[in-house]
Formats: sequence, structure tokens, C-alpha cells
Amino acid sequence: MPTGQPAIEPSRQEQKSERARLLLCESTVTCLTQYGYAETSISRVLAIAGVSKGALQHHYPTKEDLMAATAQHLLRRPLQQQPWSKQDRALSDPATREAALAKWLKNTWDKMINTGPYQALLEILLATRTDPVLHKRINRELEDSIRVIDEHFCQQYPDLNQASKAQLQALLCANRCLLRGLLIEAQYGLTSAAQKLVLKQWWQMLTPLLLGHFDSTSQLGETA
Amino acid sequence: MPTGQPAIEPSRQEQKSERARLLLCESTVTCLTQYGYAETSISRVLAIAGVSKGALQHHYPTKEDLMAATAQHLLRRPLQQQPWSKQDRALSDPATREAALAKWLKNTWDKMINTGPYQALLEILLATRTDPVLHKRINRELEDSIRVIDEHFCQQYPDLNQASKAQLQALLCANRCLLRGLLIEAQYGLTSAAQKLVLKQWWQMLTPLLLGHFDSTSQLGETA
DNA sequence: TAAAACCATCCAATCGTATTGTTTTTTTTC
DNA sequence: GAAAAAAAACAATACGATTGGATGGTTTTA
Repeated sequence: MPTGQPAIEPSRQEQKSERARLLLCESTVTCLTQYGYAETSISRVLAIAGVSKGALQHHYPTKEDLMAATAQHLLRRPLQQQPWSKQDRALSDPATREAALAKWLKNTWDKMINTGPYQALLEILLATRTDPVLHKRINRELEDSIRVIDEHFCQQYPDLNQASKAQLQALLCANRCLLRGLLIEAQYGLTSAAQKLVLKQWWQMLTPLLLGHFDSTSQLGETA
Repeated sequence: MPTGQPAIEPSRQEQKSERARLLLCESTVTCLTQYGYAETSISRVLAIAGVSKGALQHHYPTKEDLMAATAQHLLRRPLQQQPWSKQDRALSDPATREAALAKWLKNTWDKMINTGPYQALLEILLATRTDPVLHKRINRELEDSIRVIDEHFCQQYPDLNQASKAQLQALLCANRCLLRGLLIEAQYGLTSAAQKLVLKQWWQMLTPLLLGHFDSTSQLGETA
């Protein structure tokens, strides 16, 4: 039935609109990674997208609308990040677990943080510090995004008590922070070898603590 | 002898000039922390400093000059950071060492990273990613600043072989990165308690590795 | 025919910089 | 050592370019 449930298939106009919005957001991302937040202007985004000013203003009336939409676009991207293993629960073997975790850690850096889109997101994030209006528009989605990722990670653990979960979240937060900071550090005077060494060292510190919570009896590095 | 060696005491004009430059740089810092890089304009700095446009342009002809000088001003600040102990070498006792290190770690966060001036520096650093000209002007001083801090830290160790030093530098870099990332994370949805937990966890992971290099025999978490 | 998508142009405001003039300090010269 | 010339510090204003946003018209889709 073509029109059995109305609004189930997007109309041609809706498709067009969505494609246009996507193009604009992606152009904004390109602009942010290439020129930074301070130098990201409406006209520059327009030039990259190859559309007119009126088109942009039709979809996103103000620059703030465009930025909020772009942030949303960027935040929804990493949620596709795979968990430890494609198939659920093949992590009964400790060695498998460690390998899967190592892969996840590496993946987080290679495919999530150390990428153009994340640079763009970082530009927006830093800008929101001094832009309360934009901050308010993005904050909720941002917190949700983090929560989902953390939750997703924790679900790999069979049964997690409150204290263990708190520590895990702290470790995940630390991981985010370190990688984010490393992305910035990598801009100046950090050789590729030095960067690898830092990552190796960090993962070496992190891995046993993350794996430790699988056996509820042995909890390495317990806090308090 | 007042004029024994000429040009030893700064002339009145030089004093005036230096005071003006300092005022301008500090106003720029205020502007950066308050409004961010994108919203830091000449006129805003002028308003904060309370001087005329001509005055600024006399000391710093272009905005880039002002930013470079401000970055320099900010980079020279943290070098006053104290080492582990005020007096050299009172670290023979392991317990004293640990206490001194804990203090140093806490101090690095409280007095160096988690501050307005560092926020300002971070704004400039992120901006340099997409501003090659500014990047080039600042890069050397930036690298030097890091190197000095690292070197200063390593000097606390009596005799350090090459491998140990490499690991120490990786750990110090990781520390910088994590704290920098935490500063950004703290902007959104990170409770004060959660932040403390992350810091506590991180310091707990870091401390034994940093202290391990005092005894050249036992090297914890050795790499490769 | 109405609405959505898109385009071309215009607008006031602000950007960073250049220009010119005034005041203060330093240097030169008698 | 005081007057004159030079230079530095600072101020006021002007300038072209660009900013984000507004307006009115044209094409496409419903």
C-alpha cells in the first residue's frame, strides 16, 4: 500500500530538504576542520556547499541554528561506534576480552577522536564555553551522547555493582580526556613516535583496570 | 653608580612601554577567557584595557602581533611553577617523595591548568591549528616551554637512563593531555565529584610509575 | 494555487588596519 | 643647562572589506 500509513515514506520535498541540510552541515564540518571556528563564516560555508545564501537561511535562519545542527550531526555520528565485539557476548575468554578491548581502544583513537569531524566538534565545544546560548542548545545532546557511549561500554560487563561502575565511568572519562588532549598536543612538536609511546603507555595503564571489573572478586586499583 | 653601565636601568619611556604592553596582553587574556578566541576583537581588548586604538597599534601593529605576544606572555608564566620541593634534594625518603609528587600533581591542576590564563592559552592553541602564520610564530616558544617543564621535572631524578627518561616524558605528556582534556570536559555535565574521582583515579595510576624510576632497579610498567 | 526550496541583492554593524594629529619623553645643539 | 629638534607614546577618525541577517523575486514541488 503506497499511502497506507501516511508520512512513512518521505516526500520528494522532504528528501530534498534533508539532503540540503546534510550538505550544509557537512560543509560546516569541512569549514570548521579547515579554517577553525573563528574563521568559519556563513559565506565560507556557502562557498563550500555551493549554494546560495537564501538556501542556507531557509534551512537554518541563523548561524547559531547552523552550528547547533552541525553539532547534533557530529554527535550522532560516533554513536555508530561498535562495541567490543560485533556479536554480543563472545567475551567469556579473558584473552579474547583483552584483544577485543585493545581493538576498541585503538579504534576509539583512530576512528573516533583522531579524525576531522572530531576536530570540528572540538572547535564547537570550545566555542560553547563562552557562548552560553549555543552551550544551552547543545549541552543536553552532548551529555546524552557521552552517557550512551559509557552505558554502551558498561553493558559489556555481566553484572556491575555501583562502585565498579563509578570507577569504570571515571576511567572512560579519563580516556576521553587524554585522547582529546593528545589531539591538541599533536599539533605542535609531538613526533609520531612520541605519540605512539604515549598511547601505548596509557593503554597499558588502562587495560588491566578496565578488565579487572570482569571478575567481581578482584578489583584492581580500587578507590576509597 | 647610577649610570656606571649604560642601559642597565630602563628609561622612563621603556618602563612606560613595557607597562603598556603588559596591560594589553593581560587585557587580551581577559578577553580570551571571557569571550573566546572567535569573539576576541581589537575593539574589545581596547575596551578592557581602556586605551585608544592608536596605542595598541603602536605596540602591536597587527592582531597577529598581539596574539603572538599574548601567547608568549602566557607561556612564560607557568615556567615559574615550582618543582617538587622548594629546597633542592630533600627527596631521599620515599614517603617524602610521594608526598612531594602528590603536591606537585595537585598543583599542576589547581594552579596551572585549571585557571583562566590556561583557558586563554588553550584558545590560542586551538586557533593556531588552522592559522599557519600564527602557528609558526608561536610554535618554537611553545615547544621550548614544554621541554623546559619536562626537563625541570626530570632533574629531580638522580640518574636517569635513556629509556626511563623516555617513559617519564611520555607520562608527563599524558598528564598534560589528560588535564587539558579534563578542562574541556568540565564545561559540560561533569559534576565536581566526578571530576575529583577522575583526578584521583589518574593520580593513583600515575604516581607509582613516576616514583618507580627513582630506584633504577625496579621499573614498573616498563615499555618494550 | 499554495507552499516550500532556492537565488540575488541589499543592509547596518563590525572587523582589522591606515592615516593624521597631539602629547610626552628623549636627544641634540648652542 | 636651557632651547630646539627628533622620536616615541598615545589619540581620533577614516577606510575598505567582511560579517550575519533581511528583503523580494524565481523556480520547484505539493
